[in-house]
Amino acid sequence: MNPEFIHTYVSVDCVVFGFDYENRLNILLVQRHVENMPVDSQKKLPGSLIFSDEDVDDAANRVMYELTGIKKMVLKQFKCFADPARASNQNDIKWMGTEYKHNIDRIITVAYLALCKIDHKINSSKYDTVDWHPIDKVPQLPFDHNQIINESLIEIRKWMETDFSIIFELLPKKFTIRMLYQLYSAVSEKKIDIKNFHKKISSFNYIIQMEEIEQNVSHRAARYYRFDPKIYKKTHNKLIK
Amino acid sequence: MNPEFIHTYVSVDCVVFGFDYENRLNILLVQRHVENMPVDSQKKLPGSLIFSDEDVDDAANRVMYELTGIKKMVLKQFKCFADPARASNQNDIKWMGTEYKHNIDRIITVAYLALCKIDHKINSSKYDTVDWHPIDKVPQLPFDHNQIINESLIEIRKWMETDFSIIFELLPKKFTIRMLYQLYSAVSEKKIDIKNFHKKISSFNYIIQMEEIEQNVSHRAARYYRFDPKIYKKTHNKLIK
DNA sequence: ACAAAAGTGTTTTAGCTACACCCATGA
DNA sequence: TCATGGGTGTAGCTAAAACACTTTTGT
Repeated sequence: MNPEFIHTYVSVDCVVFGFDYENRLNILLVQRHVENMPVDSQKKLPGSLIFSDEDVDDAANRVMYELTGIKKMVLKQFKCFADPARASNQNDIKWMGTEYKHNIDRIITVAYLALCKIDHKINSSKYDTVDWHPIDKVPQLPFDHNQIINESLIEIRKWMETDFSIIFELLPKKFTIRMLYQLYSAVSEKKIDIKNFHKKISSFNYIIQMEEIEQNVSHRAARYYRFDPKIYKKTHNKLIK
Repeated sequence: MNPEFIHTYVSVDCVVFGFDYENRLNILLVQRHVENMPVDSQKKLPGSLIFSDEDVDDAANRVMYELTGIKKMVLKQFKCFADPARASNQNDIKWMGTEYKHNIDRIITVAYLALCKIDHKINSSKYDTVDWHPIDKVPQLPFDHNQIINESLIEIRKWMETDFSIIFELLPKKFTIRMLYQLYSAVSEKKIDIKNFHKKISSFNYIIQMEEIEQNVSHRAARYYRFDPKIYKKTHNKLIK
């Protein structure tokens, strides 16, 4: 055996996006337990080592199921993080020791994007604390998790540009065009005129007008729409460039 | 230690693209040596296990240097392949044994795209045989290398769409607009009218007209152009969608 | 003269932008 | 009646598509 080659553990980490009622992107963080550390600083991205007979995609799906109780989530691998120093912090090494019962010196991780409707019930079998955090209020996290989140933002933007339909994974089943607009603006950071956005969106055949309209708003009530994935797939528009 | 977690080797594999004089995309394959196997079936993607103190990007750069002698190549990580069965073929296990002097049962790999001018001199310090293969004539390869190549094609297309300038990595310093058109067509598989393509390309300020024109062609000689990366960066056009 | 491709110009089409206008609702 | 946002219509601009036309060179 050649000792200079890496022989390591591999994990997956998931950046789970949600869109809250104040029009902010949020991500899911979980609590980790390390002795003698203030609770505040112990948030992390949900993740896990992968099993010896497991593919990374399967591991990511398992992490999402253990995290939320949801079986089929929209997931996308986006980058492998393998800086040799990414797991060299003493607290991180200590935590890996208690979590995985082993002395681990190096670990590489494969990062995934995941999308979740923020009103979906989170039913975690693994974590006692799972919380949404607005993207601009994410605390300092262990390992390179802050860097992973930063890069995930660029990635979700690209993803939406290549496949507009993923945006509906973050919205409720029925939504107003204003909600869609706010979400689009939060992700793409492009400024589009909302009137033109409205016109464009409502011209798409896969955006279905519903009977229902908003209640108790102090202005003209907006109509609800829904997304029809079948019609979208048939004509898979490139969309809103 | 929990034996159910993966503890594995990690490699990088590079899909190196070139564009030949018959307007075909090519990729670089190397020869591997396995006892009792016909030479023909022993091509593979260039790659290597990563070292214990090495990041994956560094490993990919090292592989490219050992492969070509070129220090700075345009490289892009695109996917981690980790199917538990990807290294279960007996020949592959045997080869890993002789190459890395170790019994390896599982290995995950991080795949990279690389771009190379096909007329660049290949000066490999590691491989005795390094050859270009037209993309539609790639033989059956070990591991999941054929699958990696298939996915790399989708990836290079996306890459060109998000950053048009990478196309010039595959062309000589001076090129005709026809050459650029042929390459663009080979990658994107979109059909654009060459006249309009010509007009559009020559309108870009980062495409610089040269004095020189083609010699000895049996029709009107085309002008040579060159790409100016500085001007491109200043105005980084989104480009040809 | 002809073939073949370079290179330019012109017309049409489609999509985006800006903005005006009317509608519905609560306060 | 006013403020706020929903929703529609239209005119103008610009980029892209279609295609005709001229130029250059070798045979």
